[in-house]
This record gives sequence, C-alpha cells and structure tokens, in this order.
Amino acid sequence: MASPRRVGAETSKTRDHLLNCVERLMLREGYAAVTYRAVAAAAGVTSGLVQYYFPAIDDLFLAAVRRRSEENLERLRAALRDRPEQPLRVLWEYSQEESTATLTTEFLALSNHRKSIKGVIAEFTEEVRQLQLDAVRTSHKKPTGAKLDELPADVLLFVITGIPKLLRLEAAVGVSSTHDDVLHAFEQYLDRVEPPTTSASRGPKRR
Amino acid sequence: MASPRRVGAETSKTRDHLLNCVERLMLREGYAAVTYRAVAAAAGVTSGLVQYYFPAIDDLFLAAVRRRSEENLERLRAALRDRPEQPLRVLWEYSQEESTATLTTEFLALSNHRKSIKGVIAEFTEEVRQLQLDAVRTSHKKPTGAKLDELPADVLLFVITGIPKLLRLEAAVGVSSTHDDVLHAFEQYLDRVEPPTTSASRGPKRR
DNA sequence: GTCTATACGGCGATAGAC
DNA sequence: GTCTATCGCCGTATAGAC
Repeated sequence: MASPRRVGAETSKTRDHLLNCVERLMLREGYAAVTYRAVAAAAGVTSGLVQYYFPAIDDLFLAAVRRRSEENLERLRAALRDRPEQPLRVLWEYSQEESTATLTTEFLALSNHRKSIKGVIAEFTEEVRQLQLDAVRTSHKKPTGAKLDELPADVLLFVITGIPKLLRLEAAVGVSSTHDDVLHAFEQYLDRVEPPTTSASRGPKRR
Repeated sequence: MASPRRVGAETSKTRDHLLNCVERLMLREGYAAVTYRAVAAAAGVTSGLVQYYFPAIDDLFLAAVRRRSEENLERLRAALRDRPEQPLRVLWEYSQEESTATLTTEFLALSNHRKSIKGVIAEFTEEVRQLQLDAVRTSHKKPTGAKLDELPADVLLFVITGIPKLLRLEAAVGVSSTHDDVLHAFEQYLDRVEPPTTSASRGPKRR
C-alpha cells in the first residue's frame, strides 16, 4: 500500500536552505515565480533535489507556510508577554509588520484555490485570533470614553487587526487615498486608550 | 514599428462569449484554472481562437477585470442614486455582494504580481473610493451619538467598506470565529445611524 | 539518506497556413 | 477570421548513482 517514493529528512540543512530561498523568491517575485527550477537555481542545486525534499510543489508551499506561521505565532506571544499593558498597541503593530503582511498576503492568494494550504492558513489564523482575543478581553474592562471603546472586545479586535491588513492589501496594488487619515485616526485612538507611557517606567519602542 | 500580430475585434460576439466563460471558470475553479485550453474547451472553440482575441493571457484577464469593474461601478452608482438617504447602508451592502467580492478577491490575488492588472485594479478602486467618499461626506453632517460616528468621513468609509471585504477573505479560507459578532455590531450601528424606514415612505430591500 | 538524469504531458506564446 | 504547428518552460514521476 505504501508508496515507494523516498523523501528527504525534515532535519536536513539543505531543506531549510531551500525554504529560505522559497521565501526570498515569494517576496521578490510572488508565488508564481516559485518553481522547482527557480528554487533550485537560487539555491545552487538541481531541481531534482528540490523535488526530493518536496515531492509536490504544494508540499513546498505548505512547509513554507507552516514555518512562517509558527514564527509569527511565537513573535506575537512574545510581544504580548513583553507589553501586557498595551495589548491593542501590540496587535496593531503586529498586524502592520512586514513579515506578517507581505508573505501572509501571498500565502492567502496562494490558498485561494489550493485546498491543502487553505487548511493550514485557517488553523493558524484561528489560533492567532484566540490568542489575541484573550489579550484584548483581559484589558477591555476600562472604558475611556473613546469612540471605538464601546464595541465588544471581539469586534474591536477584528477592526484593529483588520484595518492594517486592508491598508497593506490596497497599498500592494498601488491604492493609497485616505490611508493617511485612517492610520492617523487609529493611532489617535490608541494614544487615548493605551497612552505611550513616554516618561514613565518603561520606554516604548522608538522608530 | 507596429507589431504585425493580428487581434480579433472588440465588438465580436465570440469575444464576449469567451469573457463569460472566463468569469465562470474563475468563480468555479480560480484564476489558475483559466488557461487558453480550458477557456476554449468551455466555449467550444479551439485554443488558437482564444489567443486570436487575447494574444497574451494577461490580455484575457485584463479584459475580464475591466468589464467586471465597469459593471460594479455602474451598480454602485445606481444604488447610491436609488437610496440617497442611506449611503452607509448602500456601501455596506455593496461591499458584501458576491460579484463585488469573490471575483474582486480573485482579481486582487491575480494582480499580486502581474503589473498590467495591478494598474487597472488600482484605477477602479480609486474611482469607487471617490464616488463613495462623496456619498458619505454629504450625509455625514448629522451626528447621532453612535460609537463610530465621530470618526472622520473617510475613516468611517474605509472601515464600513473594509470590514465586509475582510470577512469574505477570511470566510474564503474557512475562518469564521467572531464573524457573527462583527456583522451584528455593524448592522446595529447602521440601524442607529440610518434607520431601515420599516414603515415609512419606501420599503427597504428585504431578504 | 542524498542526489542526478531523463522522460512525459500540459502550459503560454509565436509564426504562419487556410 | 479561424486554426495548426512548434517552441521552451512547467510540474511530476521514476530509475538509479553515490
């Protein structure tokens, strides 16, 4: 019953190197540019070797999605741990980050009609959502009278993480009108609800 | 200087038929399934004929995007004209519609790394935005004390049209947690700001 | 366990026959 | 206006060398 096809070990150093090349290719030229031959050329190996580690092209994408998703999840966990008093600000910034966004968008597009990838994306999206929900709910007890404040915690979460994603999506196709106003409005809200603590105990990350 | 390549007339009935088949294919199987051979098979012609009307595959996608975008724009104009007293509700519903959403998402994914399509999408997105901005600005004079009401008109617009798009995007990958709450919250807001006029002069569209 | 070589059919694209 | 032939690249499969 078992297929005789042999597959490279997941611990292989070569395998990891290949995945790095895949990410670089996707960022620079999009997922459509990720072919066995292109990855092989970028990594300096033969295309047969790429197939040895990833028998089907979907296996390659799947491995890339999983690796990146796990890293994102861990980064989110760390950020929430580091700044427990500013969960909204953490989520706002997390949803704006490059690695969270560009690759995620690319993966999303990819998953549009590739069922295997769809499932993994959904799984991690739900996990992130639950983690974020917990963070928002524990901090959502103290209304400050600000505009968005009366929204239920899960709705506020959806908005505060969704808007940055939309901004990025539009920016990716070259649309930018009203973006400045949107950014400014939400940052004002964050300033009111979670003051940046400019002088006090801990300094906020400067850019 | 001119290319000697011959291309079918834009008024051709065959051409229009081909575009219909392209849309059906995209909706059912995604843009990746749109190949010369697949379109030809669906339309009952040879693949060479498809290439006669659309020399490059991007020409095919471009024509499909343009046709659909123009139709969407016209539908939005009509809806704003028909219900000038409920612009937010019109935009909310417009952003939820199937034809506005599924195909748009597909086109967006497509445009991710196909420059020619990117430009057209951006152009139409901006045009829609301006149209919507005008509609919201004229109606945004009467604050009702509702949560989102103090937001600047363009920010409110971004949120009210963006949230439905995000919901669809997530739904497409199988994520649905908190969606009900989000929908409910925004519909409550709309009810407050633009009452459905259940009894009065004109009946709201029932579903 | 790693990796190479080779073959197959489907793809976008082009040139040109009918 | 319609269609064929052909090209090079793609994903995939397999057999086998180190």
